[in-house]
Amino acid sequence: MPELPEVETIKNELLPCVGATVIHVDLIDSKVVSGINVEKFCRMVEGQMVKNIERRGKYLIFLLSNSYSLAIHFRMTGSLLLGSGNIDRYSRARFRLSSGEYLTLRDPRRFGTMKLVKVIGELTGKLGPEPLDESFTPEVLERSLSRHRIPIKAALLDQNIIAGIGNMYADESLFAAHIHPLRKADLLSHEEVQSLCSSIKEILQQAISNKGASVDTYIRPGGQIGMAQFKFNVAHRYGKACRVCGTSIQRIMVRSRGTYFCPECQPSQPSIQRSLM
DNA sequence: CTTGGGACCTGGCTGC
DNA sequence: TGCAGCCAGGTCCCAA
Repeated sequence: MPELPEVETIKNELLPCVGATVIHVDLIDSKVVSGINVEKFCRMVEGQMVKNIERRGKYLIFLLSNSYSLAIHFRMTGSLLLGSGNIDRYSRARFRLSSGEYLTLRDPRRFGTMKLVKVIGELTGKLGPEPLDESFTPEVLERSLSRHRIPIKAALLDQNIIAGIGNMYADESLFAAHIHPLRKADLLSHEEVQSLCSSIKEILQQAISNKGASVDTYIRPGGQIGMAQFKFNVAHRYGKACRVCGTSIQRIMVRSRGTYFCPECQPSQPSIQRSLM
């Protein structure tokens, strides 16, 4: 599923499209466009130049020359391919560019959406901080978590608390910080929040260097897969041996989301030593 | 206000 | 082999 590292990779690999003009839009499945009339959407995108491509949280954002922003959210199975424009039964929209190439949005489960907004803040205004920004510090995270009496796993998935983290990287970050997913967000120690903050940054950064994780249908714009899934310690490793201690990785449901963790490395209660520190 | 749960969607898996 | 039924997951929406 495209989370922050996957969307960041898509953005990086689409940067060559900056400067191209959208010649034509084929809306193969009009349901992918939300919040605006389909004809109006096409009319307002066609003829516009792509001035820049950005990412905010899990949104991929095309800044157009008419000052509107085209934002794509991939949800679980969306992907964006840059190439000759071949379509299949899962293709939802296709953009013909002045470079001669096509950008094709593919999304088997049809959860993904495209929106056209004048002010990007309309979509991203409520999102929490970008975890890779320097301004995302343990203090910022601690202040935010202290207001939520929910499992830390649920807090990491809340885009209003931190932007861009999804199910896979929430589990990986908690493993790296030795924190059990059901610990209450507001009861983590100062040291644990510090560890979690740096774990999140490391996990996301490493996943970006590996071009994202190709579980399910995620594929890069050029058709290659990402490699981050091979570095996973817990996500999608139910029953396998923990790479650190050998214990079987467990899977529980947290807020009806499958959650993987190591019961040995991530104890449900903080150790006495740690709480006395 | 906060928290929790269902709906959305469909390919792929399970089990009869 | 065939098929019904369920699950996955991000976000929105509604209820408590």
